[in-house]
Amino acid sequence: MPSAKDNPAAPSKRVSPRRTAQTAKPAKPAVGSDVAAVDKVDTSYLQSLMGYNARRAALSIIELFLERLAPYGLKPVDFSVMTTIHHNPGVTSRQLCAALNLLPPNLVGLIQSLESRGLIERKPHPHDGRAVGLHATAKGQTLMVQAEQTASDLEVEKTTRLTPAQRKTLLSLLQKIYL
Amino acid sequence: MPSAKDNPAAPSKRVSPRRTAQTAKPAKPAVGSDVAAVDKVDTSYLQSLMGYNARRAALSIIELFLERLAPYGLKPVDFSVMTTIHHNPGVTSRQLCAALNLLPPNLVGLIQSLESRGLIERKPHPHDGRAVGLHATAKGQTLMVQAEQTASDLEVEKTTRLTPAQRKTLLSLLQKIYL
DNA sequence: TATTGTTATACTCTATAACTATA
DNA sequence: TATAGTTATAGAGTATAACAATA
Repeated sequence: MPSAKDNPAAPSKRVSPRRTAQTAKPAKPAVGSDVAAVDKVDTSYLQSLMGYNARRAALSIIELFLERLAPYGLKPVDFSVMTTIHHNPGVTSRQLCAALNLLPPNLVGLIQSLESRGLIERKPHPHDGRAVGLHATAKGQTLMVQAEQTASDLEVEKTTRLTPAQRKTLLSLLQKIYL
Repeated sequence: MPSAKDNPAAPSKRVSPRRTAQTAKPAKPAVGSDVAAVDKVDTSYLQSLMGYNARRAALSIIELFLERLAPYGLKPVDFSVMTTIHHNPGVTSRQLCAALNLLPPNLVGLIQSLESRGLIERKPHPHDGRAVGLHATAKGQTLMVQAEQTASDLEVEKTTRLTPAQRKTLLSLLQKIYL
């Protein structure tokens, strides 16, 4: 298990200490004087919406992701970019944008940061003088092997209430929405 | 179906014209000179992560949500707050924060905006002098009945590739992650 | 002392417009 | 003319600290 010390590549940027989920009130008995929602809040309609549930689930996982991946100096988008470069040596910025649904201007600083940390290298593209091929360095590859393991572990932990079959089903159904 | 004209409450804030998804290249035949990812990008690892898939699915739905709900002047969080007030008359800011995972300072401006648009009213809380009960006005109720129908329709459209049973399963599995 | 609501503010994320170098 | 990468910048979203009024 890597520590911050093992990964001097971790930048100085602090990770915001996410607030803990606010504990719900112990449900005082309602005196029934007013209307409905004095004690319990009904969110049943929102819970029928896929967008709401997908967003809440994603944020819940991302919250833990930020905490566990902080030692690697990787936030979700950094991780997505690094892992895509790791598994696709020579990939270009433009391809990353298309694959990950990012905008080119937002990728520039990110790429520069990863390069200055020694995690990736930029090499001339073999066929297109405009493009630049991105490659994970040995250091970047080592980092990502560890980071990917950490991410996978965290995900298993977050989906502990799902059976492996349900987890597979969930991934498949989500992809039917956005792919 | 309501138009912007039917809803003068819609604020002047413009809704960002979301860029259309970038079309993937028509896949030139690879000349096989370099490494892997010159043409096709492998994102199979990312697609095994729940957080990635949940986020992509959520953003995909939210993109259409922004477009369809723009005539009502409601963005996702505005909608969540309004629908919760609508279904829980008298609910307080603090309860909204707990139920929707929002931070109190970020709710202040939102509530003020909804009030100035005449969609909600703030009434003294019956039992707690510190708190303020939030209520949808007649105008707000009318707006939300329409907005909720629009949101539900859009969600059905976004989940066309899912059977009703799969849709129900997906909602249930997502809730097992964040609830 | 604890909580509700608020102000001020800072940081991050995401978006658009416009430029350059190359195809 | 179209595309890859970049620069500058604006806007939205999300976070913390600290305060007043009330419990």
